[in-house]
Amino acid sequence: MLELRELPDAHILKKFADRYPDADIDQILQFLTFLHVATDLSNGLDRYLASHDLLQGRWWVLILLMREDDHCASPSKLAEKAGVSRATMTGLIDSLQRDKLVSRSTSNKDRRQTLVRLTRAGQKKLDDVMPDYYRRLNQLMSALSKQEGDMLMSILSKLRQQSAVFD
Amino acid sequence: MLELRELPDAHILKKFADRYPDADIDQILQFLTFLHVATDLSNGLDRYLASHDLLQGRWWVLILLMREDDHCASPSKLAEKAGVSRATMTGLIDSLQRDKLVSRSTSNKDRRQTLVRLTRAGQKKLDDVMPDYYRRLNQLMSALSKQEGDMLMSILSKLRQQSAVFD
DNA sequence: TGCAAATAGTTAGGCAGCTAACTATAATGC
DNA sequence: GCATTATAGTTAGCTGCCTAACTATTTGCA
Repeated sequence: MLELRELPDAHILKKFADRYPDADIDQILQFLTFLHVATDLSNGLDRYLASHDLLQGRWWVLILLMREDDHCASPSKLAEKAGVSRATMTGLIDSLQRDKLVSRSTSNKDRRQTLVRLTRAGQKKLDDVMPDYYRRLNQLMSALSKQEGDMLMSILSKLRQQSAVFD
Repeated sequence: MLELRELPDAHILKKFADRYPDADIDQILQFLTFLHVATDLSNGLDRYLASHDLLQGRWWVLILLMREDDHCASPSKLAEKAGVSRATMTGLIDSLQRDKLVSRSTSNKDRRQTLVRLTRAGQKKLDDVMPDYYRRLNQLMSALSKQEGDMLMSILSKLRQQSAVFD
């Protein structure tokens, strides 16, 4: 996602609104600011994870595995839950396996299927990363009151319902 | 940014909260939902732009050039305003120049400097893309009342002030 | 004035995402 | 019961992002 460092000022917005009459300045600012802040936070999270040799993709795979009672899942399930293609998941698992944070084995029931398992080192990596992550998240979200947090969830829900507008 | 397709349910959140006492379930849900919706919208925008042979990076360069009164800017200024590295901007300009949407020329005053100019075809591309973009944006943001829009901006501003929490 | 430092842009190489095409295995149905 | 179809995973090749290193040019100061 793009890190728009310079949101338009009133002069520029007017220039665009003159050429494109459908432009609504308040809506544009709300949308761009929304993407801007989300990108900032996402990049910040990546910087934090990078200090532990992770990025969101690899980190998310570890978390998805820890969610499972037996700490196991197939690559396709992981791809689906993480929202990436199976090809991308292959690469993520390759790199996690290189770092010995997960292991691969072939299923006996269905020999097409691979089982990915969180290793002891993978669990330790999460135990290193998560407490500090939650403390930082707490600091971040404490900027909002209980009421603002509820309001945010309500607004996000309304925006999500419109997510097909670009299709 | 990751498209987390499966947000945690109450059972999973409890499992994590048990192992990591600093986890605050409401805060985690707010944060993940925020990133999730933003990613959805960003991907949607990219899909729309892709139907016009653009993506956010290339599109943003055209917009930044149109903002300028002479439709010109240097690669470093563009990189700074778009929030990408100068190396990335070189690639974006290369690809826009291949499509004849921008042109390059060397500055006379400072022969280190390149001037990137929006071509007539580049302006036409924006005239193709922007009206429909603004109409879709209008549909998206009309899901929020005036009051909700103001609230969103206030919430985003508070979150942005915390954006260093991950450093 | 001439050399060191700063600046503008590009190139090289890496990573993480994608789609499309491929291999191996399993399921289905005539 | 064998051929077709579907499914799981990987590979190949593309894109756009990054940092670090490089070239060319300008600036600044001793």
